[in-house]
Amino acid sequence: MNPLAIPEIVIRRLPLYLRTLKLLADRGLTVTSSQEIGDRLGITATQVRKDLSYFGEFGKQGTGYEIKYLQEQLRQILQVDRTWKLALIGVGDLGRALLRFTAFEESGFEMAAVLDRDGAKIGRQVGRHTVLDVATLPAVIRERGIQVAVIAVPTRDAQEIADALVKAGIRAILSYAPIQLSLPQHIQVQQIDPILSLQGMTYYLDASQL
Amino acid sequence: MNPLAIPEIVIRRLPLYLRTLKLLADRGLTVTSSQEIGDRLGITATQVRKDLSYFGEFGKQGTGYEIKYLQEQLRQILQVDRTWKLALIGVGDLGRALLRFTAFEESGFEMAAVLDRDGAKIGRQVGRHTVLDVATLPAVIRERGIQVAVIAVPTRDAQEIADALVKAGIRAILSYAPIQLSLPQHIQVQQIDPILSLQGMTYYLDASQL
DNA sequence: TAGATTGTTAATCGATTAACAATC
DNA sequence: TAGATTGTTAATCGATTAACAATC
Repeated sequence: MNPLAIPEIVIRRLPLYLRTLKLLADRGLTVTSSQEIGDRLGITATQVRKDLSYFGEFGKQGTGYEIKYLQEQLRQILQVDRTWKLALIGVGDLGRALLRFTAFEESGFEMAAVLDRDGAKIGRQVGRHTVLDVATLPAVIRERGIQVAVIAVPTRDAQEIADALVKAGIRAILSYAPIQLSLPQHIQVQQIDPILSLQGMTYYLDASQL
Repeated sequence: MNPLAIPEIVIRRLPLYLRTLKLLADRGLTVTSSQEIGDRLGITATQVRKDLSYFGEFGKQGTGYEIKYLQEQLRQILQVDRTWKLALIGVGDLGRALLRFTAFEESGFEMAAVLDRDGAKIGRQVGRHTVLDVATLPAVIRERGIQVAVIAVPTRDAQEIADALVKAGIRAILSYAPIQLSLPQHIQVQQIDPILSLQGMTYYLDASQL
């Protein structure tokens, strides 16, 4: 099957399956079912099976799925069965918090460069990283083989940094700036904006219960 | 129209419209069109108009939308035309980064309490906040009229904190813990997990270009 | 008036799910 | 064998979009 034919919404659920499988594995389970995965994610068992069926047959009738095997398969599909190198742009509070966030390394995302534009920060040590000058971005990305960038700069600088990243050959950007970045179609962009999340919840809150 | 009948996917787009309108307003524009909004978000103009039509008629034929007016209307619909009080649980690096993140206050989300369970942190001043004991959660939430909680504690404590929040009457939770929280149906939950975002992007990256 | 753009309908498209044969 | 659960088909459901009358 042509991979381009797989709906994006299916791709977005695969990481959720992986996360659920990790939880089950951490609890010592070795086998699970589409029912159990679905229950934990609030979706139907049929949907879990249908999603997986785009990529192959991973289960056994009557038994379910061997957790370790399904994890391996999903990691291969998502291409997270290898290490990806990240560059972090911006070493403010958020940047520092991200540097201490161990989940990146645990999931195969290696922080391979840390950059800032502030002269007072450049050259400083932050954890095991030396802060590099953002002006050297293209060389750093090339020399260190970086594939994914994490933007943690002030909002006003985010678009400029994003443009520079694309120019330097980056094709996937995770941005913490609360603005809509305008970038070429072929660039993968994910934005993390807690305001959007909050605004999506308040709609459903009962104002009378304030 | 029964508000319950409005698709959730529509509700999730309204904050994006608000964010786009803010961008346009910041650039000094006073009027826009469904075309312009859609272009900036990568969706069709028809979808923008259809989404808005669930709630009323906000534009003028031939002219488009008065930006300020549409912002007001969307804020009312999303119930962000008022101030919501947040409690932040967890004052690690991430918590501190969130405390300096001005976008919350700018969008009407007031950080009204900051709590931690670490005795070394309780009583300390962080910015303009005194760190409170998480054991006093129910009283703090009641006394300060807090409606939404932000979880920024270590992963292993997240579920326990979430349970305590629900018990204390919180009905909306924004969690930065990279796990699936298991909570009652009626609780609004949004999770921010950069690993999910990254794993969704690597699928689309061309491995040959590493 | 001519041009532009809205709001809405109906058609289309795509995602979800019910049902079930296959089989462990 | 009986029970459980997969993988898949076809039906259903719901979201998107093309088209266009209305009108500024």
